[in-house]
Amino acid sequence: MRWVWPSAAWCYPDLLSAGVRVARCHDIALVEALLLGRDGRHGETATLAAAWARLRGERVPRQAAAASGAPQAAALRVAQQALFQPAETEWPEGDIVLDALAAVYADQLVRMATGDAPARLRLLAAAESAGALAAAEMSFDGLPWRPEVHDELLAGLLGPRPARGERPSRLAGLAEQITAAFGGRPVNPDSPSQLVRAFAADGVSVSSTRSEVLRGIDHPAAPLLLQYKELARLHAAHGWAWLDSWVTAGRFHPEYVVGGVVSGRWATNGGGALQIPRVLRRAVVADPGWTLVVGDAAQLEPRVLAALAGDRAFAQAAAAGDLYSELAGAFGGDRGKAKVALLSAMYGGAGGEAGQLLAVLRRRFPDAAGYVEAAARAGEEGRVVRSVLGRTCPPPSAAWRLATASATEPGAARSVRARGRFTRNFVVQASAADWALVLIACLRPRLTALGAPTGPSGPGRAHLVFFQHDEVIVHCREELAEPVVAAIGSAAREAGRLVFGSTPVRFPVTTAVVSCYADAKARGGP
DNA sequence: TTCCGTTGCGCG
DNA sequence: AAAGCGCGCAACGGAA
Repeated sequence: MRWVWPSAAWCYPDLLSAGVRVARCHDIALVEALLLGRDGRHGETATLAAAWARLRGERVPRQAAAASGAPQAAALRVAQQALFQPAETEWPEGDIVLDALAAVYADQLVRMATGDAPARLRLLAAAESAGALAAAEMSFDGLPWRPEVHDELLAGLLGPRPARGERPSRLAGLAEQITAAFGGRPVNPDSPSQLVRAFAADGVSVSSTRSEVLRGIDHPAAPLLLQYKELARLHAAHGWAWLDSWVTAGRFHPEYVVGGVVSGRWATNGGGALQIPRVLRRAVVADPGWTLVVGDAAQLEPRVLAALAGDRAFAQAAAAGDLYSELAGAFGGDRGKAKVALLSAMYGGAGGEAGQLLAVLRRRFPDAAGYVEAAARAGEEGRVVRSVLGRTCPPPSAAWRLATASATEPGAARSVRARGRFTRNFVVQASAADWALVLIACLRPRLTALGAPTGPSGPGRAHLVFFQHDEVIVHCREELAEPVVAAIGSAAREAGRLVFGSTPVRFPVTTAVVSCYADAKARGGP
């Protein structure tokens, strides 16, 4: 039993406000996007209205402008309203909407059955739809956020909250010092071009004002600027204005965009939920009597590569605890070298000693190296590649084809290599996103099944409050912490089975039960 | 005035 | 230590 609807992003928030929770759904818009992508038609509108028009050979309604903030076409809004009007009112378009839903749904089932691996694509469609439910629920429930902790952190770093539009005292002081360091010439530290000119006037030539560039130059303004930039960024991106806009009643309510990244990762539409500075994790605190269970998939992408490639030696290493340590033997016992080799293989880097390490990787783990290199070659030749569950990368643009058609075209080789790096990384990143999405889909019903004193959908329930690529946070009553930890582990194992079948590769999730997000184990190995 | 490309940095 | 991939967001500054 599942709901079939035009878009969870549009239909579900109103239901949540009305106290209704949905277990499963089929999200027409998200599945349409997957199917269009599968057929090399990434740019086309994926709404119910567009799919319905295509099905009947009619003109496809224009896509709403992305910048307008409205993610759906107006036609779909009409459809959605009609679908959810109370039954006793007249809804003249209702039959049409239901006809469209039924017809497009049936068509999508047929199209899903026609690919190379229909079962995998159906799994991807189900997981994407479940992700849309989780995203709407997380936006609705919100991430526990203590504004007073946030304010104290800001005040400690920047000085007390300034009047609107004013620089905080710490930034104002640094700006004065920077001006003094340039011999009293006024310079706006927020303006890269002014800074480049100011450095030039002092005989220091800089290519840009990036932090890494500033770290390498000898000028009294450089260390001041490094401090200024770090604090100014915090103030601009996650300062008091952010707090006012995004945190209400002790909850941060971000807007997730499921499938917002070509690789299948989520994006955000506001609030920057996927870019929260680590220092602000101190403000994420469980309610009294509650706790946060923070789960982090350890070394997810190299493990995904091991499972994808079916490289026996590599998969054997990924069956144990620390993947890089297991691989270190092949690199003279140096864990760091193993990590560099893996990251270079997945990202396409070859600078420094990476080239040598890649050669070692190729010799010792030929199937793993061969997998990403085949993906890179496909991209360089203008072909598309797919994730393990069948999410497809976009084809090259017309501009790319033009620029790479002739070897004499300046930059042709550079464009070719860039697309190779993109497709090389896509197969890994997108397959990791597949796994994480299935993890979420498996975890939701497990959390519901844990129940609560007030019932499974009542205020005492364990619920997801955060999802960031390979990391989840569940907010639950303290007594549910252990069952939640077990649920995350069990969901991870099921995700591994569903996505990769029988493989020796394990996908361990490290969990931390904490009252404050900042106290969860720092990501990244030793 | 608004719009848009660039720069720079936060996260994975 | 940095690098290779994927993003969102804010500020700047020139164009329209």
